[in-house]
Amino acid sequence: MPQKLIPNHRTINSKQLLKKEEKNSIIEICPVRNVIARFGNKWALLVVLVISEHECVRFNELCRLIPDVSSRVLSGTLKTLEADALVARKVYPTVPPKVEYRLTDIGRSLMPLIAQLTEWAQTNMKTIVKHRKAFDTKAAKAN
Amino acid sequence: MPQKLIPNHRTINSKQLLKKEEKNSIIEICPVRNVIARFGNKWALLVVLVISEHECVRFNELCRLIPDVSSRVLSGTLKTLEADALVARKVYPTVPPKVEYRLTDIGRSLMPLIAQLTEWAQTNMKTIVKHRKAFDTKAAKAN
DNA sequence: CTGCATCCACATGGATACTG
DNA sequence: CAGTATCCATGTGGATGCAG
Repeated sequence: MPQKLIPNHRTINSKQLLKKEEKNSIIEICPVRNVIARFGNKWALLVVLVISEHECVRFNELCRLIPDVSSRVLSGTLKTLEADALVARKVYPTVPPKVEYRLTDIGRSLMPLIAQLTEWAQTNMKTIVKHRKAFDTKAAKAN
Repeated sequence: MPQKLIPNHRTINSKQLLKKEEKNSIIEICPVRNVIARFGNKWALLVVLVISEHECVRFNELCRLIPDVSSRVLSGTLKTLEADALVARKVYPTVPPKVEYRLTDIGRSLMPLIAQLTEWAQTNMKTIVKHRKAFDTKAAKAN
């Protein structure tokens, strides 16, 4: 059971106790949210997966492998991934420059979890989408 | 191995082939991204977890249990969660109104995955945060 | 080739006030 | 009690152009 997701929110009884500066303190400390937030961004998960399939990828390869990402965003995604030690960046000081990205150990350790999420998503996706559609039309009718 | 994350991007060679209307088509189809995107939002995961701990929660309870979420955002989060069939909403037509939220089966089936993510996050968080800090200061020095 | 700078559009979240 | 309405601040992502 995940007890530490909200490390100490149980000890706080009322939001009145929270001062402005303390806002977000609870959620910022939470490790899981912190990690999940990384994959909430549009491309991070996809980038990790694509890299994992190639063992070692160059920047432009990623650009091509992920059709509709701009280089600016891809660059940013890679930087946060690198900052988080999930991918390693290796620069060859040649002309023209060559940069390789590969997963770190910690990045690779994430793969089984992604695989499970994938599996869960695939088995439940149809139900979810169907339900979502029904829900939307019902809401539209109510309006 | 998660093969379906990018269902058919391998069959597309160049982004030049993509017309405007086809943009995002690849990623929208992707079930995992679709699911993960739900937890990318700031509160969804937390809400699911809190509900899972209580078997049945009322709106204002959630407001109190999650200290710094506004009712507007909480309401929206619950609505998408309900649309996705992850939580069920039960209204008692009393005065004043009473509404209960609980996890659906499909919502509960997600819990083990969240638990694993939690575990992974907790074991790797320290490393990640440390690396992130080092990375940031190094970047700051370069500037 | 790799990526940053700039500018812009839009979605998300937050604060406050109000209703059935 | 359980939300909705309104307005606003911010951040994230996209397009384009340029630089080392």
